[in-house]
Amino acid sequence: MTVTGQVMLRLQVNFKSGLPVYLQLVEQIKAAAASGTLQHGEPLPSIRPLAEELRVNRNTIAKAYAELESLGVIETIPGKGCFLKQNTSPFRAKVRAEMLAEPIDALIVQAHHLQISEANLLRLVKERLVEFEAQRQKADAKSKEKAA
Amino acid sequence: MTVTGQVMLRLQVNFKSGLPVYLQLVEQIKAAAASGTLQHGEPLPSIRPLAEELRVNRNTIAKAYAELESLGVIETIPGKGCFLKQNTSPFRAKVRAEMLAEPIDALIVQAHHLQISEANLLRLVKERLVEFEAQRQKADAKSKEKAA
DNA sequence: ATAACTGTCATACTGTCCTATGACAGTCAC
DNA sequence: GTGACTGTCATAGGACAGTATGACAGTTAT
Repeated sequence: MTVTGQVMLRLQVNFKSGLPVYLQLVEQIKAAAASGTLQHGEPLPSIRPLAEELRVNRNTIAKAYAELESLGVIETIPGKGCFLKQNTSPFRAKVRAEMLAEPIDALIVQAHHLQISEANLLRLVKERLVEFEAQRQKADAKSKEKAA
Repeated sequence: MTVTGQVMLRLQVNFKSGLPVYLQLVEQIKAAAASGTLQHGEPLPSIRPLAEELRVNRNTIAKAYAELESLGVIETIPGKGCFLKQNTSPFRAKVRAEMLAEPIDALIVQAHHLQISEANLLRLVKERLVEFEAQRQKADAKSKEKAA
């Protein structure tokens, strides 16, 4: 049984990608949280076994978890483990919206250079949104089934 | 007269930001191209004067321009200068759309962690799109006026 | 209390990224 | 051809990011 087996979490690292391993893990776990694959309160794989399974140093995992904690995504209790936090942002609604302006602009610029029209960009965003929604539905069903 | 004065291009670097200077310039020039502030065929500021104005090394500018050339955004003719290229992507439409999937997903994940609803995310994207469109209109008007 | 588990921290090594310097090569006006 | 401009390349130094090792501290079951 893999250490990631208990939760429907599939973590993998790509050493050839320029992106640092610990950031790859941060991205994957943030995505899992957003898609409902990881539900709040659920424990993350513990550092040492996960490090062994991924063939990575323990501190690389620790760094990923530390980063996630500073982002407010997980909560770590020394001696017990790391757990997914309830998703809450400490900022006011307006500030949160402003924080998205930069990444949105970056996306628009990239779409322009790929010659994707504005209409098509919007369509693609909508497509990905329904995809995420579907994943969340599936994940919620799974977690209910487990609770029963 | 500043070297960036001929075109309506305002370049600036922030040394405190973690982002390397040359990448800041890449981003700004890509954005200028996308918003029409820089029109295809227009020359970019030449390396040495721009370096002096921004108080950075010549090679930092050169690196930014080299990066832009490898991205296909500009064309550089040794001895003459660097010019904004016609915006064309070498890929087929389907591939180009697929290239946007990753950044779109990243945006959706970030929106989730900022507790921005899907509807609000879409609204924000639309808002930024009309903003870009307005800038392009303004830039086109300016370039027509100059041609006359 | 012991053992086996959890995460944490200080430290050091290593490679790479960023920037800077100086010499070089093409273009153009005179 | 000379001089002033364009971009290019090789090289080197300094800083930092990424990773690795080992010792440490809290939690839990036996």
